Amino acid sequence: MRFSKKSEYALRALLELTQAYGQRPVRRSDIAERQQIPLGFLESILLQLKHAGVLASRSGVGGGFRLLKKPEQISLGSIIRSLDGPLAPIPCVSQTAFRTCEDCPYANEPECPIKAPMLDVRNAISGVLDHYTLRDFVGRTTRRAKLTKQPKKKVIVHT
Amino acid sequence: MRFSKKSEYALRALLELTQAYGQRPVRRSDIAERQQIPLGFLESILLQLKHAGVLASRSGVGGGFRLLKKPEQISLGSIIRSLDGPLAPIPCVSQTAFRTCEDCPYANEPECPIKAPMLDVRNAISGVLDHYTLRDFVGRTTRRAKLTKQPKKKVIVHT
DNA sequence: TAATTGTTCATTAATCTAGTTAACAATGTT
DNA sequence: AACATTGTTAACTAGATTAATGAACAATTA
Repeated sequence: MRFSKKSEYALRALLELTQAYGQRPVRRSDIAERQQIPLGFLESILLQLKHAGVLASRSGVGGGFRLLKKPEQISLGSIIRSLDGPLAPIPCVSQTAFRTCEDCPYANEPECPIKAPMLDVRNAISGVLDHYTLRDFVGRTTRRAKLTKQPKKKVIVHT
Repeated sequence: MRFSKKSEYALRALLELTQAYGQRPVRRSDIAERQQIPLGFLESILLQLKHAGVLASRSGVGGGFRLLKKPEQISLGSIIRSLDGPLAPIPCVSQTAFRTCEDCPYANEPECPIKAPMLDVRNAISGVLDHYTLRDFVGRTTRRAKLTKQPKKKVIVHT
């Protein structure tokens, strides 16, 4: 269930752009260097984010990329969806890309026993990622999103 | 963030084995037919589950596969981990397969801004999957796991 | 021994991931 | 206008992963 390197790089790149928000645009080469991301690969990521309406860019001297919206208006969920696709673990519980499982014997029944846990997983993931925004990336003490008021056990569950 | 076909087939196969729990072993061919899973592929999945200590098998007439533990002792999380690997979206927040991100500029700092949300995602996923067990697959009204006492909004968030 | 069933291993086609390369377009500076 | 700087697009690729297939083999029971 790993996110792709692409999404990971994207978040790291956006971290840079968030820090420079409201100031100058940031060049691909600066991002690549500071975040140790292969330049060519980073390009395709930045372009994808631009097409998704997250970034704006300008050519020439003093050009580069910048956030198109305020950091607090850009959720991590929207980023990851636009690069890695739907968050849902199986297509039949996706809200943005629903697809009936054509080979599932329960596909047309009201009751697929697997659907309930999978939907809970989807909701759990989007519950987290849709609440975190780029705003949570800046400021000295890495602020955690609102939802984090769980008891915060010391016990490590596993994986 | 899809689960693999392998995990999906595994859950469907285990659904069959859960229904037959305490009764006869179930043949691969029966599972394959009822759940529409390619026989050869199913074999490798069942074998993997056997090696993971989830299933037992017997050859010959009257043979087949059966659960080695009670359905309520087998969590969906353990199944998916043994087939798809760790649930964590990035290696540096995995409890079962931690690996420091060698290319991350924050790798050695105490504060990686991306780590917090990723850890929350991991915990959210395992929180769901470690609470659901195969027991939740049986019984007429697909019982939902305990943790499901959320308000249950009608509103659809998105993906 | 013959039939039934699981086991192991090798192979494969298709797809995805993580990149590289190279030509091109836009912008700003001189 | 010429040139340097920066982003844009498309084509390509090595390697890994996914989703299988097929064949030979081992165990169990009748």
